[in-house]
Amino acid sequence: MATNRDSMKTKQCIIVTAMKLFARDGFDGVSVDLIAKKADVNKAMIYYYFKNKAKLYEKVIKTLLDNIYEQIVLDIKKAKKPRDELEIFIETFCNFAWNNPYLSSLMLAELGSGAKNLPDDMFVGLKKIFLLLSDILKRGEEKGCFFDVKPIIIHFMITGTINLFITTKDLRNKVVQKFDADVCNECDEKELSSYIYKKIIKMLKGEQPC
Amino acid sequence: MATNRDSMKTKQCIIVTAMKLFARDGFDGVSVDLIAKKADVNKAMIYYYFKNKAKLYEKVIKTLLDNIYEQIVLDIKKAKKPRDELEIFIETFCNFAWNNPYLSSLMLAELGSGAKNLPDDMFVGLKKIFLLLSDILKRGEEKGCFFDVKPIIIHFMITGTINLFITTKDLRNKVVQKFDADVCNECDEKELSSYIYKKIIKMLKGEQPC
DNA sequence: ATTATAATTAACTAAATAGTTAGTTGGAGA
DNA sequence: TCTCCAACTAACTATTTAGTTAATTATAAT
Repeated sequence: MATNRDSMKTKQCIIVTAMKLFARDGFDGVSVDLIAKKADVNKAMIYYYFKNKAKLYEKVIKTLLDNIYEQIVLDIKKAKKPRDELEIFIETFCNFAWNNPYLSSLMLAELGSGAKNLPDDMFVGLKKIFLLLSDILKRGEEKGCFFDVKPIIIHFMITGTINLFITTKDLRNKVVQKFDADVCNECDEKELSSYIYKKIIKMLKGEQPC
Repeated sequence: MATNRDSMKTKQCIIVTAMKLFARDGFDGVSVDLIAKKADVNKAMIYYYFKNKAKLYEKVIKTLLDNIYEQIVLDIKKAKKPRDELEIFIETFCNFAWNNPYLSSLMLAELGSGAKNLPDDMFVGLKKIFLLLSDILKRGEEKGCFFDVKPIIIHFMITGTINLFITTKDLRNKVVQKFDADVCNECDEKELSSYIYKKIIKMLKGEQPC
């Protein structure tokens, strides 16, 4: 029941509001006062539920990473061959990031700063997603259907490209208005993911099909 | 002559110090007091030379982007075919970013936040670098040696991957220590750029050689 | 109805912040 | 040697910041 005293609701509201603001302005660019104001919550509640600003930030990142990880794991079960797993990895990552654009900003901010805001044991979320892809690639290479794989570079090629494409939406609009460069402005998430998949497959093509 | 009163030296020192700090902690993560302290300069000098913090930040970004742009333009003259131009673009970008790691952090921070810290006419630097690559790709496609090119996506694949690889150096070290995942930890900039070049060429391969 | 406690609030602190100002200094040219 | 101005300084202001505290309210169980 949703009375005006609903701890789950309050907590969730803080997380969602903080996610939005952290994504837009970064950890240091947002004040706890602003988060409280936008979430329509007393500032002390943030300290009551999350202890401090850094812990709230961690919770925000962890929530996003856990969600996308679980979604990928769920979807990937449908696949049989490494090639299909790769397709689903790209599709699901792209789809999730497209519909949760805060993820891309936050991932780029974290990776760009060397994840210095994250405590030692928190990069587990990032690592788990990487290991998922790494495993697909490794099995594909063993089967001979992927060739000359450097997993971390392929990982950055896929996720970095998607993240950058999503975060630069407004920027690319500005470019296309002032100059008529082709910055793929009308591309939707389907087009983005299928293009990346097609290109990565071509790039990794080994001697065996799969 | 370098007396203790050398405006050029003071100015340059502020820029270099600010570059380092902004790259590490972002625009909002660094105080003007700290920049002044680390540069061993009176805080008022920063306002004297750069008017305010935002203008100093702009100057830092502009300096880096101008430098890398000029370096690429210079190196690319050696090339005759689009294929060689692409190789040099990747090599020079990678080499510059490797030796000026502040660039990667700052580029990711700016792109990740949609360049909101940059004034309207300042993303010209980013755009110029993109148009350089875009032009190479377009000419290659016209000649039939590149196939099915979406320039902005290829641009993010190349520069995004390089930037992420560079900024995650410490992070990848941490991963490799705790798990024995292959995160290309011993790779140097030559290996990185040649791998990316090789893969991008394979990915774009058209019917004609060039 | 009473109690216990989880949820909530307003008002506070101490430190840090961006930016200012009024005055000082060193040195190049007259 | 004097003058002038760019280069520099110390001390300041007003605001914002993360985080605290002590008191208050709603509600579920006894």
